Amino acid sequence: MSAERGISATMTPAEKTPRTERGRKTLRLLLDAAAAEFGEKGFHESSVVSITQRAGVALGSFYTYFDSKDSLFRALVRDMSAQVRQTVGPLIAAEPDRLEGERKGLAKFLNFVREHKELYRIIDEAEFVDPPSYRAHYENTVNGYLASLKEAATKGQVRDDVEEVHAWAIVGMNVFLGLRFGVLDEDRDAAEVATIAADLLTNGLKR
Amino acid sequence: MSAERGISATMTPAEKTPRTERGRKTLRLLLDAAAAEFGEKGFHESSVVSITQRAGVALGSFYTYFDSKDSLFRALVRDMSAQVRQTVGPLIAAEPDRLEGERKGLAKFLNFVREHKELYRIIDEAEFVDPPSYRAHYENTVNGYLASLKEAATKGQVRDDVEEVHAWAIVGMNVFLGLRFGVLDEDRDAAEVATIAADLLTNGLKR
DNA sequence: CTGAAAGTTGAACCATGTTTCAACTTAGTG
DNA sequence: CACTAAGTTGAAACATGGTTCAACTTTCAG
Repeated sequence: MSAERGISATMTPAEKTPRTERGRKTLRLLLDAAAAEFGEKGFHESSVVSITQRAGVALGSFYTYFDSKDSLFRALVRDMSAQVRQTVGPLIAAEPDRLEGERKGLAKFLNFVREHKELYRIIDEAEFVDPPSYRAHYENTVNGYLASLKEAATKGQVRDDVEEVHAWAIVGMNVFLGLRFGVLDEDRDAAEVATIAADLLTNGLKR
Repeated sequence: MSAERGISATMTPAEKTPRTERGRKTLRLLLDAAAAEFGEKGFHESSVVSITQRAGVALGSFYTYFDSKDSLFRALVRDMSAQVRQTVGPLIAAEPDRLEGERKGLAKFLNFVREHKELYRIIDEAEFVDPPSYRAHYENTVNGYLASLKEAATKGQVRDDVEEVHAWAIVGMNVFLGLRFGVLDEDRDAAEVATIAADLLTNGLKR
């Protein structure tokens, strides 16, 4: 799934940056292998041995690029967190009407999750392996949401008392729809799910 | 926090049931210690040694009651899953108006989470330690929600096209509000958060 | 070409923590 | 009182897997 562009902007090098082309290639192999491995088996079931085998490099090479198994995981979490926001955020921003943007954003998110189940699981597991990153991920996501909702409120597109509680509620809604209709099963059309959810969000539950 | 009544109804004995009073007491000590330990440190950071120390019993006694560390965790997850539903479910059911019930249920849930942060984390971690239980937990929760929403629909209290997507959306909303305003921080009044969320759910986002 | 820097290798080291087990103690029944 | 079943104990066996390191190979600038 080539989860990372290898040496992305978000990757603060607690890792030792490679100096040659060969080095960059090996690092990329390790990151891809790790993303696949963590996605399939989770952090604790994954082993450095197995990651290096999957990457086709020797065990020792791992420590040329990472200080530890933990530090690799942290790097992946930060990278993926950014990826999710960069995939969905611009799409919502591009849409003139915020509520229509919500629908499109959710549809996109569902499809993204389906193609990147491993990212989803990795971020979830950060709650236990790297709590600060986990918290940061959702705080960043919610803050982005809140800003765009407030912006929409000034245009009269949504109620103008929008605040943090609303933003967390909406993000939670989307995350769980992603879990159910993206990760656990794909038995429903993504666009349809997004339409139903966006309608609920727009008009509420009352008759 | 005495997370479990020790030998609750939901506890399918893959564990060996104690035959004497002394045995039941030891089992209860182990379960309480484990709930605290898992809640604080998570599954992998917790050790059987440390759990038995906290419980004040010898290492070997653990295996008198459980087949493995995993089996203990599974027992706890099942027990706690039931607890959450039994705490919030009846409250919602007792309220004549479903949407008002939603508000009260959420307020209760937030307070419950604040007093049982460890249960929250344990269920979350089940995604990785015991996926079937994790899935079962949310499916049970959502199904309960869906049934009560459909019931309310027949009474004209909510829109009558309610379906699974709505139920997952609402559960996700509640779980995230619990995460933010119950586990991560307690900087807002629970009742206020519940009121805002219930209003969003009732009337939607549109102006 | 050539030598130093970068990268590779995998066996060995090491830390951690689960599980087993045989000797021992306590509880409860006839 | 026995006597047996239930429960307790913790040292030792065992398994796993992260991390180190010294010898080796490749790259690349001068």
